[in-house]
Amino acid sequence: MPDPVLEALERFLRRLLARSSLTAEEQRAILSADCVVLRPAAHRDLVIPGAKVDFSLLVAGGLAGRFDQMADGRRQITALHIPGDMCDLHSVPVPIPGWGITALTNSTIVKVPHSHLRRIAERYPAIADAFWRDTIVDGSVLSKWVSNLGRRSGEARLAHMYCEMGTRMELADLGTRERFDLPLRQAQAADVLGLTAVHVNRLLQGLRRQGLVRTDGPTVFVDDLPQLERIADFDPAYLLLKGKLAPRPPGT
Amino acid sequence: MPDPVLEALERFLRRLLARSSLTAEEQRAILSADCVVLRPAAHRDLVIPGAKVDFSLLVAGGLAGRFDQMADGRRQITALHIPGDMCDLHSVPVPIPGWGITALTNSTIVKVPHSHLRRIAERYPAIADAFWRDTIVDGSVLSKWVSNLGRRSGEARLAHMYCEMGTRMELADLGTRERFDLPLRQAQAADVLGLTAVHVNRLLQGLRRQGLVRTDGPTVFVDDLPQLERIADFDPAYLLLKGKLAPRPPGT
DNA sequence: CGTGGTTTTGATTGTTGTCAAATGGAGTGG
DNA sequence: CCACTCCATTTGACAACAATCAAAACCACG
Repeated sequence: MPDPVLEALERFLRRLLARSSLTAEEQRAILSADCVVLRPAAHRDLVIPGAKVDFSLLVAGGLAGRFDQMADGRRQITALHIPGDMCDLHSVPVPIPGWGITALTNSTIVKVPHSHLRRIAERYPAIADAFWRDTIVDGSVLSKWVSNLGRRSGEARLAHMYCEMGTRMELADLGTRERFDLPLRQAQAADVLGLTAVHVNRLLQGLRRQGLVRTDGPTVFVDDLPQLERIADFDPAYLLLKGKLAPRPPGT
Repeated sequence: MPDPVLEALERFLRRLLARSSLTAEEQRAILSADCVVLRPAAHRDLVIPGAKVDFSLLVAGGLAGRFDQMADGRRQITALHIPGDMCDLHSVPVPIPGWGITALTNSTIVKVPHSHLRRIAERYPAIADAFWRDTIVDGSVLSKWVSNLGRRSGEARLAHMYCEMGTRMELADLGTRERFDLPLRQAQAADVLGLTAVHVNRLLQGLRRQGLVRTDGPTVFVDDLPQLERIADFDPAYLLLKGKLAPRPPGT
């Protein structure tokens, strides 16, 4: 049985290498972290907004979300994190995040101590640079989410979420853009999209009726990716992939 | 007549120092940039989405905005930049931004070469760290904008924008939370808030009728800050100020 | 065969968008 | 000093999108 910590760190490293170059020594430094494994159930909050933290959370399995909570308790999810994503790299230099992290489904999460991340970032400038770059990717995605929420219809937002998550899954070797697991409840999708669960349900039925998307439990099948990307107005440039993605969907 | 470049760099340095510590030598390094000054008129786009850049834009006067453009031409502004803000620090490690930068009003903008920023970030790890931190502040604001757009009413969003900009202006010594200049057209505010100009107009009339806000040209007067913050559900923690802000509004 | 969570449906309300036109103010040239 | 123009703000009528409330259907699980 493989070590979940090492596997997760390897995924994280692969994510960094998609956008930065690191020597063998630097790579070893990243993999040498001494971590604790959590197995939170769905809906368990892992970081409370405003609470000081001394670790970052690395997703090893399942799905995690960053969220902001309104005074009346309603939530907005501001980022989705799939295996290999470090949720909270931000908290390394700024240890009091303004947001929370929650497990959206039963997950495996690795706690990586800040002390380790800070040490290797100081020792290896290339690692600090890779962390900075990763933060920028996060910001770029956030910026796209702002424009989605501000300027796109519910249908386009839902389609865009499927396009983005499919692309990220494919990039992380967790599926393809046309078939991937996204274990999100409709109420959680609503918290991502700034809608209500009821409306998400109706929009999803619309996409199904148009033959664009099917779902089977957590699995999403995209049957007409070009059309889905069209109604989503999706352009993956904001994921900063440097051509790491095949231009056309595989298959026909 | 003071040098606008030096003044802008000093403002930028002060912004960094609000969240990071830098030695005298590191501070001198930041101020020693060799820059070009632009004086764009309102509505002039300074960076086109997707175009490679080899400089970052530092606002010296006026107001700049980061934007994303939809296929049909509609825009969403994803960040507002006041004097002292470096719009595009992200582009130092990732020189092809997925977004554009536009002058929202007649502005003074300083072009800072990437070569300089990269050189000082490599030479002084504390500067790289300060840049990373600044990127994190940007991401934190973006994250808050996501939750505003996703989960707050138009009125709350408008109120929140005034709270945020007032706080940032006060922090940058450009005014107070109760009186500051925000030379935004209503149509531009709509692009910030994910609304239409007509609706922004109606919401603004609502805030005025409640005696919360007055405007006089570019100048915003907040007459009832506590109430404005209440309806905005505003908590400045996400600006990562470390108590740099007086807890109560000045005055009565 | 219940049970609890999730999805789906229906009816209705409310916020925000759309379209079109009127008003207002600043600058320009006659 | 007065049209005139341009742009921004304001108003009005109406349509569309999404929220709300309530209940039914579905489904996995014990």
